[in-house]
Amino acid sequence: MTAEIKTVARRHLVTDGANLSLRAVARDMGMVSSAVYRYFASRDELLTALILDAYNALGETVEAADGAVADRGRLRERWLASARAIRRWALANPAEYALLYGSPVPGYAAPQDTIAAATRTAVVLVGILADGHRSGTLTAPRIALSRQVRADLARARDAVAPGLPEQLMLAGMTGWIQLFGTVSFELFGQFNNVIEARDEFFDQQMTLMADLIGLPGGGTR
Amino acid sequence: MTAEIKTVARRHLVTDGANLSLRAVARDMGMVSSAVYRYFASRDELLTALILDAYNALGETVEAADGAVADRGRLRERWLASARAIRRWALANPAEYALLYGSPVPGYAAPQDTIAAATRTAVVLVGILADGHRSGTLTAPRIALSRQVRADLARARDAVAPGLPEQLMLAGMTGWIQLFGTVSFELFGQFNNVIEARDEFFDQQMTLMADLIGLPGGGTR
DNA sequence: TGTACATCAGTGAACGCGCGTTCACTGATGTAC
DNA sequence: TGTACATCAGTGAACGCGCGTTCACTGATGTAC
Repeated sequence: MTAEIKTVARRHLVTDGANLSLRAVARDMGMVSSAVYRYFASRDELLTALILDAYNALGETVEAADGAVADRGRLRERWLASARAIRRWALANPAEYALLYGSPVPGYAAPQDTIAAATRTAVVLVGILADGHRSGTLTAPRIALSRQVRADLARARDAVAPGLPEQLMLAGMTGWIQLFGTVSFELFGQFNNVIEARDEFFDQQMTLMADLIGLPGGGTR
Repeated sequence: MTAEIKTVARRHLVTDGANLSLRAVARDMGMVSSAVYRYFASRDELLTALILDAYNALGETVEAADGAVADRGRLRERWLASARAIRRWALANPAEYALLYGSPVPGYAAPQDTIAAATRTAVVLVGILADGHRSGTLTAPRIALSRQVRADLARARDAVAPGLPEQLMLAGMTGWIQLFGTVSFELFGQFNNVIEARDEFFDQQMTLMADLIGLPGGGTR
């Protein structure tokens, strides 16, 4: 069924990247290539399904990692657990990570459905900040914001965590960028011959961001 | 000659991404596909040449941007000018940027030559920190480092800016990651429907990093 | 000034391959009476 | 219990295309004598 096709396709992503071949997938399943069309209307539709699954798999992973921290007040712990979960997932599924966060696939336009799934991960991270703001343990850092940036942040904020100060939203985005920036650099080879202690380096970066955001619980502060 | 082939190939990168077709390039030049082999031994060699050129073009751009700041003591200005130059180049050459900093090309292994060219950009950034350290205007931030991370940083540092404290090296890498993380997010579509004021947002992020590094000259501090 | 030769950029045909997609079909399975 | 029919997953051939790479070649240009 469609699940098995996707499993095989995922395996092919590893070697072929985004130029995934429908025929190769069919071949691997011992099917004739036209048989795949009973389950997916086109190659693009298969690719979309894979992207959607990947966003959801990552989202679930992060939700689980954050949710596993019993004491919801331990914000820093939650942030670090989420960050580590993202990195772990990315290292375990590099091809799917590249599909989501790497170069855009030439000629492929993501349909609307994928966008909702894409936000799942960010929602978890913002949720941590929102909890901190609500309970008063997290105060917004002093950052001067331009009018336009403030408007962007407010719009993004309203969809996810109404009431959160724009400065916290900005700090959260900074952490979000640093998180995926570090993972992408590691996966896409920018750390080769430079950083060997990658687990420690990642934790180091995330701690620095936790400090910048002001998440309570850091010994360094 | 080979320069014209590369120019046409660069144009093709925009639409085809990394699955650049040698035949298509030849066609566009009004040549027969086999003629290209007089100039490049294989498709991979052409790709390598493009990557090398791109690293060098970016490197030159950044060197020029940093060098254009007459007062070498204005570290923050130099950092921001370099960062903006990188982003401007990336926006002007998105396909080449993706080739350098996006998902690895399936089946392509970068030869040794590209590695040297790749560091050019980082060298400029570290150079700014090194100048600040030498003149005493930049002091290392207080950051606790694990033994392994410190070793990685020391090794990277020794090749570029001997004597620079590991903490400054780390802060520099954090800024480096944030810089490319922000550009990649913008180019790879992660800001779609979220950040509209991209110039301002980028400057905002870079200012935040300049603060984190401790570059003198920030009004916010 | 004129001939003989070497160089070498570019040609054209071919090899062997892979691709996405369409379409009429087979043949097993399940359902209705 | 047995026949008739519908469903539908998967087949196989075909269309028209593109690809990287090899190889013997043409024919213009430049050089040597």
